[in-house]
Amino acid sequence: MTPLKSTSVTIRQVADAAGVHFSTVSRALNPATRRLVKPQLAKKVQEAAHRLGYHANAAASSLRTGRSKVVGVIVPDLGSMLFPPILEGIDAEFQKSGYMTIIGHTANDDQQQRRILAGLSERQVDGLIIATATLDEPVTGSLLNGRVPVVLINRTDSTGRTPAVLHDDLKGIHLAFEHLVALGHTNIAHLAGPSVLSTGSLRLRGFRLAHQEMLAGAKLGPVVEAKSFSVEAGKVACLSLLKRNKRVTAIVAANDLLAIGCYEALSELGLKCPDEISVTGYNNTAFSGLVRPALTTVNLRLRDMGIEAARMLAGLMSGNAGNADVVLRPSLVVRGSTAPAPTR
Amino acid sequence: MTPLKSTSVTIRQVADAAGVHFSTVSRALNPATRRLVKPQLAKKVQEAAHRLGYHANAAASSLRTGRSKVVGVIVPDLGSMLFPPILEGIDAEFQKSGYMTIIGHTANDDQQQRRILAGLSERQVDGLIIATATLDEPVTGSLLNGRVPVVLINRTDSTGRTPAVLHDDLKGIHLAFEHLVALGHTNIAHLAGPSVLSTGSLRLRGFRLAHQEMLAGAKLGPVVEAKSFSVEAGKVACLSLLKRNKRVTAIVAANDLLAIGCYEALSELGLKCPDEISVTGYNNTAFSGLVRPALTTVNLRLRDMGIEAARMLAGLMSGNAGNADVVLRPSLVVRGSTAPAPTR
DNA sequence: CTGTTAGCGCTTTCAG
DNA sequence: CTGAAAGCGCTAACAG
Repeated sequence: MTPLKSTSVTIRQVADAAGVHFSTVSRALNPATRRLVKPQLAKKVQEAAHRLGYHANAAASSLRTGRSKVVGVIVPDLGSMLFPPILEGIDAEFQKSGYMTIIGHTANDDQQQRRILAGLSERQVDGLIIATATLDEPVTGSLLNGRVPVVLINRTDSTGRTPAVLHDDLKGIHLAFEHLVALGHTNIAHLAGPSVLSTGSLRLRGFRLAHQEMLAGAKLGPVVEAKSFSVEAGKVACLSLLKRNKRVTAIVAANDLLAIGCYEALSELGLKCPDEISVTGYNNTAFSGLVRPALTTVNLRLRDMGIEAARMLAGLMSGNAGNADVVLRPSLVVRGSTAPAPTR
Repeated sequence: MTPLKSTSVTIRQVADAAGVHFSTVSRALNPATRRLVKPQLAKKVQEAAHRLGYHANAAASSLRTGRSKVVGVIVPDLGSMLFPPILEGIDAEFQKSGYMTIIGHTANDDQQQRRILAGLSERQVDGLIIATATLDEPVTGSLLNGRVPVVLINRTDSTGRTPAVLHDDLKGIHLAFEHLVALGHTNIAHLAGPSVLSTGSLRLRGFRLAHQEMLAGAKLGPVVEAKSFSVEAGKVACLSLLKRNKRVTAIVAANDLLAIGCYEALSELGLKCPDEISVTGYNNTAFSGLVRPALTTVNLRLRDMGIEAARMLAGLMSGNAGNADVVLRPSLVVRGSTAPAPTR
């Protein structure tokens, strides 16, 4: 009773053009059912479809099948330069299976995250990749009533119940620490990330373990926790760290932005990096080779993380169990921000 | 005949729970039609909906209304740090009207772009924001048969027929040039971007105009075109530029990545920036304050560009004409990469 | 103001 | 192998 848009060509028009019933067209056009139709006819239908410029109406097929061929991706923000490579990986992988992604930015705002989830839920996303997990709030439960498979990426929550694609943060910090120890540092501090994030908390643990293992005699180096993973918070934390710990010769920062914050703090205090104090970052984000001194940092396989998450989600969506995480191996990129410990 | 997912609650169940007809539920739940229903009943319906955890099935309503509440955004890549703020702006603005965005990365690949357009088209996007326009290939024509409104962002094509949100590139280059002239430079070169992009081509034109206007006596400074907007291409182009033009004391680069390429070239040639050669960038991307020397660059209102594009598209989707572009005003951010011309 | 009804375009069972 | 028919959940005439 309400013809809104007769603008686009439908399956029926293709059927007419090809002289077959429209359900034959449906079968011929869907790769999964094509084998049910005589090859000859199938070809004719495809030609007609092409000629008329037909392309499927996803809304209709979603409604019918209950699957949208869209997945949601939730990130805390895009500006940190951590997510672009991840998103490219996700997209690249999903393209193979015809999925597209809707990206939601939460800006670390819970309210916002709820709105985004609601929007994704209405749009019947077939799956969800979430990069905003926190330790204090388990992610699974409420989420879309468990209707939709979820994979966590980069961070995990405290339950560990939701399958995740992560890096081995203990290992990553170990690499950085080891590098500093090899350079002769014995007074190494940690500029930690927020402890409510698994990344922040694990890297701190990694620091403790590494210290214990490699600097067994010495007492644990000083640790200060930044309020957030940002340059500004890193600067503030680093200043307070150095004010109270004059003998520190190296700082292991929990991420690149915090490391840049260290640069700013050092320059404000008139300390030279790396001559007086070495700094390591984490993530190897795009700018880390461009800053001066170029940042020695832990490299993460960000794009691969996206690819793995997409694969894992694809698995879940097709019924896999999802009781294994993927843990990628980080590596160390040595650049100019680390140098031998100054002899005093 | 095929009950696939009775998992989610529908309008009918809400109707039963509230003791009304399902079409009343539809009206009560849709803000646009809510005024058609007695407030009391509307409330009851909303409560029932909430209680049952109802939320709309977008596929069904898309199918019915012909509108998906999804827009597509096409970007050349995410890694350049230019697009994250733009995307955030777009999302922030669209959130107000309940739209979500599907982002497609083309990686500057035409084939890929076509695939993305097809995917977006199937998904019945209500509009399109395109950041991949080139001068040599008009964007409008073929695009989704003109079924869907399009706005261009950051770059435009040669026809100028599609409404666009841009910055005044002539003005931006003028600012940079003016700054250099004020510092006493008279031998200013331009490291141009690809001439097939409107940004590359307009900034070159801006350079010529500024030169003509401010350095009327002197002959036009040397110009070299980089193969792409990338650090590597910038380095290559800058090396060739300086090899042939020993007297250059300042370089206006067409974007920040090219400027970083200049840094690398200069350091390879043993030239000091800014003491011997000043460099200006363009875009004020996130890293430009972090590199050393910190980059003097032209600041673009990237987030605002996203917001404006979203507004413009919203206008087009609701039937506006769209015969005006939005042109934002750039500004100059002076940092450490520019200094007075060396006296010889 | 509310109920009735038709149908958006597609997939999939069921018959032939 | 192909045609017929039903219906996914919703909106929007239309009739009361």
